[in-house]
Formats: sequence, C-alpha cells, structure tokens
Amino acid sequence: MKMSDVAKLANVSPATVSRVLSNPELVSKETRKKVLDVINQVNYKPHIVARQFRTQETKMILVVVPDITSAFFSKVLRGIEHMAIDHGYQVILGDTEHDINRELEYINLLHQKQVDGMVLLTARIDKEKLQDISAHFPMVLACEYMDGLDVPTVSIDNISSARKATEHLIQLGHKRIAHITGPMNIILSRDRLKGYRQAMLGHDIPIDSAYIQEGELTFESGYDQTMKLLALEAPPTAIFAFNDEIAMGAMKAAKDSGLSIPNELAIIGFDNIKMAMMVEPGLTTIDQPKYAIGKKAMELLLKQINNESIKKKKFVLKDELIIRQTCGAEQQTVSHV
Amino acid sequence: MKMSDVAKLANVSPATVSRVLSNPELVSKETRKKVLDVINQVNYKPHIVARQFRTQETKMILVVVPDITSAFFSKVLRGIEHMAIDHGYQVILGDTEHDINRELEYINLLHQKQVDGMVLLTARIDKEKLQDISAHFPMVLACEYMDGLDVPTVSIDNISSARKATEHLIQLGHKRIAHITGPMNIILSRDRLKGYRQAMLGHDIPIDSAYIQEGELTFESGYDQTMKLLALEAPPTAIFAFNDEIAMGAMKAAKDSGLSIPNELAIIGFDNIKMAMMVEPGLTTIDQPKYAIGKKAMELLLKQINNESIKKKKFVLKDELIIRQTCGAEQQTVSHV
DNA sequence: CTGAAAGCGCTTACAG
DNA sequence: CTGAAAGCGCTTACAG
Repeated sequence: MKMSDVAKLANVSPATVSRVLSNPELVSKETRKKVLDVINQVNYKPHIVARQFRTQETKMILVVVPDITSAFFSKVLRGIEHMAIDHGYQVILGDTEHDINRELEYINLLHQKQVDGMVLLTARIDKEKLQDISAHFPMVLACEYMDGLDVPTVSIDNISSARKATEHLIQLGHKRIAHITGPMNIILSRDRLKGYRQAMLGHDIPIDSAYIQEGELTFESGYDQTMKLLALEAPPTAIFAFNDEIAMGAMKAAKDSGLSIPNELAIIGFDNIKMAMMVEPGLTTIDQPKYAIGKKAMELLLKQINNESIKKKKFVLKDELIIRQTCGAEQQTVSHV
Repeated sequence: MKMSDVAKLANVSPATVSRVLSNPELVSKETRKKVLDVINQVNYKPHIVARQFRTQETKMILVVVPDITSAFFSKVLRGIEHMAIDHGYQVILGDTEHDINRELEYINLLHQKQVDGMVLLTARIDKEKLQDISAHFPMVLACEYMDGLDVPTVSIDNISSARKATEHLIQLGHKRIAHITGPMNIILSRDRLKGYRQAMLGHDIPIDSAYIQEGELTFESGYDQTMKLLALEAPPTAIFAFNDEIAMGAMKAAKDSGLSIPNELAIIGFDNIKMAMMVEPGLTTIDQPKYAIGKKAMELLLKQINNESIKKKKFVLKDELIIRQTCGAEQQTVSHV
C-alpha cells in the first residue's frame, strides 16, 4: 500500500495525501477527512525511507558513546534521548568500546547522510579532524572539553571539579593523597589530573609521583592500583579516583587489606553514579549533571540542524560535591559556584 | 558529489560505479581501478538513504529495551550489537522506560520500513499483537518467554532458575523465605514467582502471602520492601529478590536495621550484574548469559531477515548459580543442568 | 564486461 | 485548495 493507492481510494492526487500527512493546514477540512478516513481504513503507513530520501533529512541523530554499559553514560543518553524524541528525532547508538576505529566508522554515518547530526560523548580522534567534521555537519561534543576547539561543547569544568575533590581531602587533614587516573589518552583523565595537581600545589603539598597511578576505567583496575598504592612504604591516607567505578575497586582493596574506610583510608570518586549511594559506606563523590548535559547537548545539536545560530559554544554545567561516608566528613551537600 | 559525477570523471556509466561499490567482481580489473581512483580522489561517499530506498532494506535493526540504564540490558545489547555489526547492520535503540505506548511507537518503525527487523527485550503488548507483528516482520523476543507464543525466543528458563535460587536458601536451612517480586505485569516477575512457589511447595514449606512483596525494579524499592518484611511479627530469615538491584536494596535495608548478612538475613539476587560482585558482602545470585542471549537473538533475527528457515523457535540458555557471601554457603559455582 | 533506462515512494515548486 | 510533473540518488534487469 503506497501513497498513490491511498490517493486513488480517496479520489485525490498523491500530492494531497502527502499534504494531509505533512502539512494538513494546506488541505480543506473535507478533503482532509476523506483522506484520513481512507488512511485509517487501510492502515496506511508512509514509507519513511522514501520521505527521508526526498527531503534529504533522516530525522535521526547519532550518539557516539565510549562504553554503553557505563552507568554514567546511560544517564547522559537518557537526556539526549528525551530531547530528541520530543523533537521528532530517533537516536542511533554508536558504542565504540573505546576503539578509535569504531569512532571513525560511526562518523562515516554523517558523511553518508544516514544521520542528521551527531553527539560525541567521547573524542579520541584528533582536534583537526573534529574541527573539520564540525565545519561540515551538525555536531556537539559532550562530557569532554577540548581546549581551543571550535565545536559546541557541554560539560562540567573537570579541572575545577577535580581540584575541589582533592581539596576536600586536604581540608580533612590529608597530605598523602594519591590519584588513580584514567588512561592518559582520554582528555578527561588529563583534566582531572590537572585539578589534582592544582589542589596539591595550591596547598604546598609536594606531589609524590608514586602516588599517581594510571589505570583503566574499571572496578578491577581500581582494585589493582589501590593494592599497588597500599604496598608503598608510605602508603597514601586518601585516594582520589578518576571515577566511581574505580573508587569502588579501591574500596574493595581497602577492605581486603583490612583497612577501615574512612579512618585508615579515605576515598573520593567522580560522577555520582547510582551505585555510589548503594555501596557501604556510601561513596563521597563529585556529581555530574548527567541528564542535563545530555539534554543541553541535544538542544545545541537541534539548533545546528535547524540552522539557528549558536552564540555561545562552550557550556559549562555545575557539578556538586556529594559528601557521604568514605571521606569522614560530616554528611552534607556543597554546591559548586 | 554523487554517483553520476564520479561516473563522468571516470568516463564510465553510473551503473558501473554502482557495481564497483556493490559487486566489484562484475567489473573488469582496469575499470575497477579507474573508478576507485576517482572515488578516493574526490572522497566520494555513496548516499546510503538513496541506496536504502532503492534496495528496500535499511540494514538497520531496532532493539527495544525497557530500561537503557540497566546494567543487565546493556550487556545483552552488547551481544546484539557485536553480532549486528559483524553482519553489516546498525542498531537503533528504543528505550521504552517500561512504557507500553513507547513500545508501540517503536514497533511503528517496522511498519514504516525504517528498520529491517526488531529484537524485543521486553514485551508489554499482548500476545496477539506480538504474534501478528511477527507474522509480518522479522522479530525476536529475548530475555522473556511467553508461553504458547509462536515467535522466536531466546531466554533462560526463569521458572527453573527461580526455583533453584529458592532451593539454595532452603538447603541452607531457611524456611521463612520471602520473595520480592517485580511488577506483576512483567512476565518475568510472574515466572520467577512461579519458581519460588514451586520450590516452597516442593519442600512442603507453607507460603505466607505476607512474604511475597511486589516492588518496582529498583534499589529503592528493594530497600522499602525489605523494611516492610523486617517489620513483620515473624520476619523472614532469607529473601529471594527478583533481581540484583532489588537485592542490593535489601542488603542496605538489612544493614540499616542492624542485621548481619548472611547470619541474620540471607539474600539472593538474580541476573549477576557486575555490581553484584562489587558489593560487600558479595551477592549470591543467578547468572544469566547476557551476552550470549543478545548474540543468539541477533543470530535468529538475521536468519529471518535473510529468509532462512528457523527450525527451532525457542532457545533456552543455561543459567548458573553464583555463590558468594550473602547466603552463607561456601563459595563455589554450581552449573545448571 | 558495460551502458541506457526504468523505477523505488515520496515531496514540493509551479500553475491554475 | 488541488493536481500534474519533476526529481531526490541510487540499483538492477535487460540488452548488447
């Protein structure tokens, strides 16, 4: 059943059927009713690919995620998704599993006009390429921020958040503070490390390079790196972990080593994934406004797709220090200025 | 830049360019080289929507998920995704957030030919409708199983797994065993409740209806339901939770009530999400082969898309009882027959 | 091995 | 307010 069949049954032209579907206000009430009756009767569904082909837009957007199983990204995705659906867009998920080649493959979908735009939640490809793509297609970078990159971006200020996390430990009297970073080819890892450094130096605490351990973004890695740290001659009394999952690995390592948290080892995470409140003791962490980041990113993407001008390109949303039990501070919430 | 432009530059017909791209073996070596050179030189990318329109297939499949933030489903998704990509298919994600209307909307993508097939990881719509769709479009139901439904299905045997989980508690000497179920409009909830009943009755343990609490599929709900159970005059000594997230809520409730796990309250979960091994004490649970379920489901979908016959429609994969610390049994792994 | 031509199912500028 | 007609960019059956 195609449009011309419906047209015949309703005694109108295909053009009219098309209008009833896409611009009903252009059609008289009676004609509209006549056509709609036929459509309902035969349960006609327009062939969307034909429409996409004709209008040269797919009403689909691509979201490139480094790890779909991550609790953090799935929340950002929700924000993107809701905004997308509200505006008639479908979301295609591109899970790269941290593989730059798969990232490139997904970006191909833009070139092939399979999607109208793209939200990157990760960017391993280099700045120039990114810039080039952004010049030709609607695109937004979310969660990460690249200095000097002329692409619309939504994220928190990771450096300042990391500084704040570290300072929280300093304020609680810690000096031997370790940092378990993520892989250094991820911008976020470098940013959070910067924040850690700033906090330490800002308080005249020398940084012991043995206290900086590069790990993977996993629970297991958090466990392993912590075990290494605890085996040092002068083990740290506190750990700032790149994210909550790593922090939980650190918690497990502490427990397995017979150390009580927070008394013998304080731990702070990053992201505030749901699990952070479930573990025992509750994990102190930096909350990212995950859903809001997703929404804002999609909003910026829609503007580009609709050729609206974007005055501001860099959006920095607020984080929040969530104090639970793993650092020993009294429980409260401190908002970020 | 379109195909005809490439054709002109290479001094061939558009048909030949098309062949070079889709059926290179039909083109002579020299012509092929000539065309490929031009393609590379001008960085031509075919317009995929045009191709989709012409060939009437999109090379996209839809996966309908009830909750994209769930650790369980994201693993199943990975399995689907890998299988899909290996066969040249893209995955569109339909997150219903347990809303039957959004489920129906996504199913519309099939009718509109926007996708070549669909994997349902949830089915709230009724059996007849499901059957009807399956008769017209490639479709697979995964994770859930509907009795008497003539649609390819991949899942574990939830009833027997739930029975096994309950029996694990019985074997450890428990008689006052509670079950926190999921919402009763979800098939899986009903199945697992059935398994619980079978185990109890099979061991001549009377079922106290107060011991069966219906909750939502969340940590919070697990917490609340457990608090209710613990407030009973004769509180249960063990809880079988519908899934791990609920079980972790139960753990938290036990701790907040000053009960030690497993000595004063034993808890068993379901799914074996990653978090189950991270919590303290480690959560005893039923492992579902999440990745394998996803792969198998996609495999069945591909068969349908390619019009291969499916001899067997119901695939039941093996679960596994994972013994950790929350039930007090010695740690080991018992495979399911 | 290659080309000319038809056609996939819509939408929209144009004319009336 | 409505219709006739062109055309979006490919693929493929057919002919040579």
